[in-house]
Amino acid sequence: MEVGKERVVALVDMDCFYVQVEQRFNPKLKNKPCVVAQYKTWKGGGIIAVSYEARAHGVTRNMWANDAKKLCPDLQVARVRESHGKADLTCYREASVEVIEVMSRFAVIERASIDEAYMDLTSSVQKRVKDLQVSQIDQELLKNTYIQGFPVASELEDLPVDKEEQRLKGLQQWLHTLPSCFQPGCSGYAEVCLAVGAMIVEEMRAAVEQDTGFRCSAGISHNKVLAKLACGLNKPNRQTVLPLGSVSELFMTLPISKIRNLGGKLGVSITETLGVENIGELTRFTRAQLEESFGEKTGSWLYDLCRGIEFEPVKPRQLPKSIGCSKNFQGKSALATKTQVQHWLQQLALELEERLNKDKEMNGRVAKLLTVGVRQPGDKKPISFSRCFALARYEASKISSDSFAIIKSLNAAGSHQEAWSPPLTCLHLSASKFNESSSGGISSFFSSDVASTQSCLKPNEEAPKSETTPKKPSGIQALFQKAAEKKKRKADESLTDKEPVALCSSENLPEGTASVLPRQAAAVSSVSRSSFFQRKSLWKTPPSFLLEKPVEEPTEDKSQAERSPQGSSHALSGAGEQNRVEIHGNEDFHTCERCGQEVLMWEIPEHNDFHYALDLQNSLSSSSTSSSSLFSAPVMDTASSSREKSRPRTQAGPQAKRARSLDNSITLDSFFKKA
DNA sequence: ACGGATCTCACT
DNA sequence: TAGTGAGAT
Repeated sequence: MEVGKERVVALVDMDCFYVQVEQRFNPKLKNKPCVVAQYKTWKGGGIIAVSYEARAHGVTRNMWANDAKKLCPDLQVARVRESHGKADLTCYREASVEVIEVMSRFAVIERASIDEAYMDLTSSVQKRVKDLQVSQIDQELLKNTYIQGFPVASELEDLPVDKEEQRLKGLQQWLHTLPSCFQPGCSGYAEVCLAVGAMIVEEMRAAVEQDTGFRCSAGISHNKVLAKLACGLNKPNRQTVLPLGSVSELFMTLPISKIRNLGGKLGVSITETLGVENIGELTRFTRAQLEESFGEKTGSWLYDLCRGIEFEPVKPRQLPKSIGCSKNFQGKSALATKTQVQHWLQQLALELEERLNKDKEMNGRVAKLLTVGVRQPGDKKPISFSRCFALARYEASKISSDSFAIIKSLNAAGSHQEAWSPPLTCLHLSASKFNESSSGGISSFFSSDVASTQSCLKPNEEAPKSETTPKKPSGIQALFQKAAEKKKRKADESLTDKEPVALCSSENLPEGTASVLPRQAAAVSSVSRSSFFQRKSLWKTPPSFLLEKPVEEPTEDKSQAERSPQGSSHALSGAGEQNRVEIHGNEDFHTCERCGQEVLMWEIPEHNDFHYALDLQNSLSSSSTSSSSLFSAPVMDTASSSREKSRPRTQAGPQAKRARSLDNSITLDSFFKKA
């Protein structure tokens, strides 16, 4: 079996997403040169998204709206909403959720950013290929699909000038190269899989547009890097298949910086160190040479990558792992008094509180850590200083006062002065380290009466097999909201916590203070646990992928399969079917095609219910680590055991870690009262 | 005085 | 761990 062709991976990227959101909101903006800008007073505001019509005039991101107007006098400028005195991206996040919900009907997805998602289509494709006729791979089902590298240049005939004509010719040419029998392992099987993957993506993109009104582009290939690259080749509103066979020609002239993760310093250093410009030129070097220059992991990653091979798994995760907000204060507006600092911390905290509460309702989780960052003038880095503390409650005034306490020591003016110096040019608050919460989200969804209304739950309804996307009854929305409202009412019982728990060591605290008390965070979470168990009765099988285990194959040789720049895992990972390795030596397990987890046979129905509910509620995964999981059923064990194999296990379990860190905590409260 | 506001992940 | 740095959008 050829290497590097085991998976079918797609990347879907919304076209100028913020612009589309504004255009849907205000249809007069459709089909016009249009940008989204934030703020207005300084040069008309900074542009953060540009429609394709505007791009034709040379308008780009990071341009001032006033400057863009000079290039394109007809330019329509939509403004980012402002609340709490800062840009508020809420509506784009919400639109993103809509999109992700639709995409999740087709595959397990990894949210890569607000407007991008990866998906591993391997198992869906294999299933479809099983009883597939040649005739079922039809150009009519690939109407928006380009095949990179096709049509092949010919001396005899001229290429069509019309782009669509050329696309079609390339597609036809490629389809003719496909074999007529689809046996795994047969020559051309990998390409058949790509074709079927592209068909699925066509359907998915059509569904996204139908259900949300948003258009997107996509790349379909065998790994994330190639899928991402392919996606950019025919934008907007089109998709591109990148077969491995087309890689060498493409890479021959592709600048290194075009590859994901090589757009920065590493890319430059490759060019400088090896004197190469294009990614394909790296094939001239041995693995050992590359490892010598860039380290074992990165070197090895590059060696494979320049041949079109890469193994980073698509991680089943729809939710952000952190929720944060920040604001810059440039130049004269830099914060130079204590009052100003407190005021803006409060504004940021207010936004954060709102977003965290919403997150708790929707996703049934609570953040446990709050990080505060600041920047001072002259600093190159965007955040010149950051400290964190335990987040016990979602309460803006407390978040802001704790935040103030923890950055107080940066004020050279001293704590008695009203002045703050050096002034702050940026404030940043970010919440992370999520745990499942006992109320809200999934659990209360299921404890509510609507949940047991089985009539509208069709657990076994799978991703649409073909043609039109099955429109869910609109009642689902209502169902959703009803559940959400219930949650709201219940919400408060969850976090009745007590003291704040600082996670920083005492020397990090401002002006020698603070008593060190071991805190009850552990107790808090165990409370949540038991109450959760009391109400959650519907499932025996826990949603294992709440644990965020990457879809990885428990390979033998995992030790050398490590990581390289930006989380590119070199693990020989397979998705879907390849996960079906017997790691329990027990035939009672089945691999769920939605989440890749091992599920006990007799618990499959519940597991499917679970997926259905998750899709409904868009609360797929929570970012909690396995340590904090509420669940302890077999699937859970499977998850952790297979993960164990993929990592050199050394330290004590995360459980122990967390406990330890919380033990060393301090209360900011006591400190604050004095100060 | 402007690439703003958010993200994720690796390293130590 | 917590904190920093890099990379991306």
